[in-house]
Amino acid sequence: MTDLAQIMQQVRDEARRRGVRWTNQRQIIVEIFIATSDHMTAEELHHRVRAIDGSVSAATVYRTINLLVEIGVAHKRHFSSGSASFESALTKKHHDHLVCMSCGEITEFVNEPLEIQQNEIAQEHGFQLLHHRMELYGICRTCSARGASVPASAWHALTDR
Amino acid sequence: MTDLAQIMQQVRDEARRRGVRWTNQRQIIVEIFIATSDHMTAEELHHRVRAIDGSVSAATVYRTINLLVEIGVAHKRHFSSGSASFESALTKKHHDHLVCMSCGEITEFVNEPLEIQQNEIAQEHGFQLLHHRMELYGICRTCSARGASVPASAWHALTDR
DNA sequence: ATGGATGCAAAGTATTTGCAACCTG
DNA sequence: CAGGTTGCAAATACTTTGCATCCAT
Repeated sequence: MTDLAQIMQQVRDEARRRGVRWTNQRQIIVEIFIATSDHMTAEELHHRVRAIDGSVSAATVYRTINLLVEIGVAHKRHFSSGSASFESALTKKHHDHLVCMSCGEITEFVNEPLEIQQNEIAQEHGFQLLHHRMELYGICRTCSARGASVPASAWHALTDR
Repeated sequence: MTDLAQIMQQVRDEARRRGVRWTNQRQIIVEIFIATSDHMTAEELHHRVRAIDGSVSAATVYRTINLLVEIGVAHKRHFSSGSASFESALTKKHHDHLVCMSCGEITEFVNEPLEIQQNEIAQEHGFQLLHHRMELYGICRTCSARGASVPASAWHALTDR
């Protein structure tokens, strides 16, 4: 969990190295994005950015977040909803996700045996593994206790994407 | 790998049980869908259906495929491209995917230790596991041999969704 | 000053939906 | 014949793009 200012510096440097200009909009967008540890959609990010500078357009947020993904600072994911989720790649290390189909909460986890097993599978198939995605869907402890079940609507939404 | 006619019967029965009517369009769509072992997008399915009955609309294909997902006959997935992929849930059993980031080929695999490990992870988190998604991204044997690398464009596309 | 960046609106995708006509049960 | 289903077009949801203007370097 590196210091935020340091990460910002790192991002700016990488951007400059690519001849990408550092605008005010980008400063705000990246700052908010980096500072937020949660997953967030482009629309949510735009919303937060607007609270600081109401003139920033959604297009710029999309362009910037895509830039961040490109330079490896952000990860893009599709969970259940229609829109993509982004999360900082620098402030946290690799992890996978547990998604509660009742309350929608996303829990992160790291499991070494799983990682090892994945490498083995890739090897078996002569595959050079570069990246993976693992998402477990179910009912979290709290919701189970509540006796909650999966909302019919959520089942398809979550089974999908 | 059950007999196709038998599966069709099964689907029709389940549909009838839900008071869903069995139209000509549905017969064609479901038949093609069930008979195809590959992953396919709604658009691809529509295309194949049109070859048999040119009057079937995309809307009907979407409505029908969604119905199939609802009654558990189809699985919906998002790999890399913008559109969702569907595959029959009846003609094949559970498996995960290896996606080649160079040629785009999708290889299916089943790995028991992986399944077991997943259950353990869910248990550790008090999670009632209902479903999961696991996708391994990398370079397949053939592409490796060719000395192929990941097209810059594919990296983001595939890392994403 | 110069070429990348921005905001806006328009264009794109992928998918869903309202509606009148139509067909299944 | 009643109510689910269809095709069509229009509507949505999310994201990207063209363009004139603006601004970081």
